[in-house]
Amino acid sequence: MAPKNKSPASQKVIAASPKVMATDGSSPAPKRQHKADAKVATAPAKPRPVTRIQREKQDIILEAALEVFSVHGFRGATIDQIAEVAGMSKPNLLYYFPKKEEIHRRLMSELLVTWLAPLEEMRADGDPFVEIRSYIRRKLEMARDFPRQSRLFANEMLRGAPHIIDMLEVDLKALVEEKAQVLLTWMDQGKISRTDPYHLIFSIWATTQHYADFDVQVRAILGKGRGGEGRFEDAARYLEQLFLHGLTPRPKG
Amino acid sequence: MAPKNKSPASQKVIAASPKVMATDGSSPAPKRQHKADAKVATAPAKPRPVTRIQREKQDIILEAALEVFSVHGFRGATIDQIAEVAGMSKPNLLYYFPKKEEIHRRLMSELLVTWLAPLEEMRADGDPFVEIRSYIRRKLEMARDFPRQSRLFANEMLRGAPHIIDMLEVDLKALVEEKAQVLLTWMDQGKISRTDPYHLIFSIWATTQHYADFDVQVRAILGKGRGGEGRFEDAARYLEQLFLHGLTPRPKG
DNA sequence: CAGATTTTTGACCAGTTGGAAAAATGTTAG
DNA sequence: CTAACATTTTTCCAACTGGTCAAAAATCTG
Repeated sequence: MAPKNKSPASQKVIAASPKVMATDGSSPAPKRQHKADAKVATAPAKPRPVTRIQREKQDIILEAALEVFSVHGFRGATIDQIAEVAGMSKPNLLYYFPKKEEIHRRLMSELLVTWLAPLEEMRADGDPFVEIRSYIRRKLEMARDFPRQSRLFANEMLRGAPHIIDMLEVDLKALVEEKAQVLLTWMDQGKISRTDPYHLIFSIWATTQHYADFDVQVRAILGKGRGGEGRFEDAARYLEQLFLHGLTPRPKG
Repeated sequence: MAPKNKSPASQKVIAASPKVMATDGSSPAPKRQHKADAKVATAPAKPRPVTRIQREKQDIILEAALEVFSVHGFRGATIDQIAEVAGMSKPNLLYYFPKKEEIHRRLMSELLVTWLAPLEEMRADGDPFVEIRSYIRRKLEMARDFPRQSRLFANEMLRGAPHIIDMLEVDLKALVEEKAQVLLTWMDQGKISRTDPYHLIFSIWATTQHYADFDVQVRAILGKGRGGEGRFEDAARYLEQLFLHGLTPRPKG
C-alpha cells in the first residue's frame, strides 16, 4: 500500500479534483471597473484572466484556508489567519477572494466532490464483499491522508451545513439512494445479510471519519505505543472484521 | 427587550447530571463573611458567595453557552450571542463568568463527566451481550437527547481538544483501558468474538455520536419519511445488529 | 525599452469583539 | 429602616474583524 501522507502530499488534494466544478461558478476576474463601466449587454468574448499566478495563488489560499477553517470553523477562522498561513497580506488575499465566504464556498463545493468519490466507486456489478471492503478502505485512507478535509466537512455538519445543505439534499441524497438500492439488491440476492442500507452507509462514514475528526482522542487513548502510524492499519483490520463479519450471512442454526 | 424563554426542557440538561461533579473545584459554599473575621491574616478564604441566584444564573449562562458553543465552536461563539440567548446583558454575564474561556472550561469539564458515564456503567460481571447492547443504547440515547453536548464535544475534538487533552490522556484513557480489559476478558472466555477492544469502543462512539453530530446529513438523506423521530429507533436496531451479530462467535466449521 | 496590465502593499474604515470601570439598583440581615 | 453587600446597567475602550482604496511595485506586452 502507500503508507504515506503528510502535508506536502495533501497540498494538492483539493485542486487535484478536476471532476465536477460544482455550484460555484466564481469567475475570479479581479478586473477593476469604474462605476461608469456598466456591464456590456452580451459579454461572450470575456477574456479569461485566469493566469498562472492567479491559479497558483488561489491554490495557496485555498490550502491555507483549509488549514484554518478545518480547525476553527467558518466563524472562528479569520482572514488574517488564513493570509498569514498563505504567506501573504490580507488585502492581497482579498484581491483573489473578495469575500471570506467565497473562500469557504469554494472549499466546500470542491470538497463534496472528492468526498463522495469513494462511494461512487462502489460498483453494483462487483462482488459485494470486495466492493464494501474497498469502500471502507478508501474511506479510511481518506481519513488518514486528508484529515483536514474531513474536519472541514465535520465542522460544516456541526453548524447545520448552511452552505451545502442543498447539495446534501439533492446530490448526496441521490447518490446514497442509488447505492442503498445496490445494497438492497445484494441483500435480496442473499449475498449479504439483510439490514438497513442507509444506516449501514452512515456507520461506515462514522467509523472511518472518526479517525480523522477525533484523531486527538484516538491518539490520547492508544498512547504512544499503538497511537503511531500503525493505528490506521489496526483500524482497517478491525473495521473490516466488524462490517464483513457482521454482514456475513450465517447458515441458519 | 423581553428575554424569550427558549427550550425549557433542555434548560436543565447539564445541571441534570448529578453524577460526579468533577474537576471544577467548587468548594462547599463558604458562607458570607463579616468584615470581622475577614481580616484574619492567614485567611486565604476567598469570598465565595455562591448564592442561590448565582447558581441559577450560572446555569442559565451555561445552558446558553452550550447552545452557542456547540454550533460555532469556541472561537466562533461570541459573548454577546451567549448573553442574548441567556437573556441578559454582556456585562451582566461577565459578572458571573469574567472570562469567556471560563464558561467554556466549565462546560467542558462538566461535559466530560456525563459523557463518560455510559461507559463506566458497563459492568464486567454482567452478560457481555447485555452490557454491550445497553452501552450502545445509552450512547445512542445521549446522541438523541443531548445532541448539543455531543456537538460541543465534537467541536473540541476538531480543534485538537486544547482544553481537555489532559483529561483525555489521563481519565479517559484510564477508563477505556479498564473497559478494554473487560472486553478482552470476555474474549478470552469466548463470550464474544476476538477483536480489538479499543477500536471496538471507538466504533461505538463514532456510530452513535454520528446521529447527533451529523444530524443534518442524516436527515437530509433519510428525507421527511424516515428522517423523523423514528430514525433513532432504526439506528438502534441497525447498530445492535451490526455489533452483536458482528461479535457473535460462530461455531467453527 | 515604454506602456499597459496585473499584483502587492500600506493606510484606512466602520462594525464587532472581549472586557473594564463605575455608577445605579436591588436584596437582606440586623 | 438602613448599612452592607449583591446584582444590574451604562458607558467606555483597545484590539480585532472583514473589507476598501489608491498608490506602488512587479509583470507582461509589443
